[in-house]
Amino acid sequence: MASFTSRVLSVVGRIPVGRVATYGDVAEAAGHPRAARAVGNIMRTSGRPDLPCHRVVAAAGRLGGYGGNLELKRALLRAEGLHVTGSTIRNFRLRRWAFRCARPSARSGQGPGRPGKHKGPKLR
DNA sequence: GCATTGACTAGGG
DNA sequence: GCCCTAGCCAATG
Repeated sequence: MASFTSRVLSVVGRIPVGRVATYGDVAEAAGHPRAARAVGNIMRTSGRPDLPCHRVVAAAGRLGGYGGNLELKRALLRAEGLHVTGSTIRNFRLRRWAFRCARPSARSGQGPGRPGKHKGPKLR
């Protein structure tokens, strides 16, 4: 069983080109839907340029952060075909990628155009 | 092992 | 629609 860190890095590395995932989604895929914050820490500490960490964005389609090269992240997202205005992704809803849908065991239903389903009740 | 940090999230104003 | 506050989690010092 890989550690939480290894899982997070693995999930991020599986994000296809032209798709983006939220920290919460990655955290959930790693087994801790509430560890979105920890995910960000792992990315920062790991600092893996080989991973598409720029495809990991905050909730509501916000860019979140990217070390000190936030503009670089924005440029990369734009190059992927995303419409980024300021610090918000316009077509984020259409480009959001669901890790669970990428699993071979997971059945279809991955509508990249309708993430209306809330998978995390996120009780506070 | 404890305290702090940080690329977060949801809710309210 | 954006900004601020409170809360949660794992990693790091």
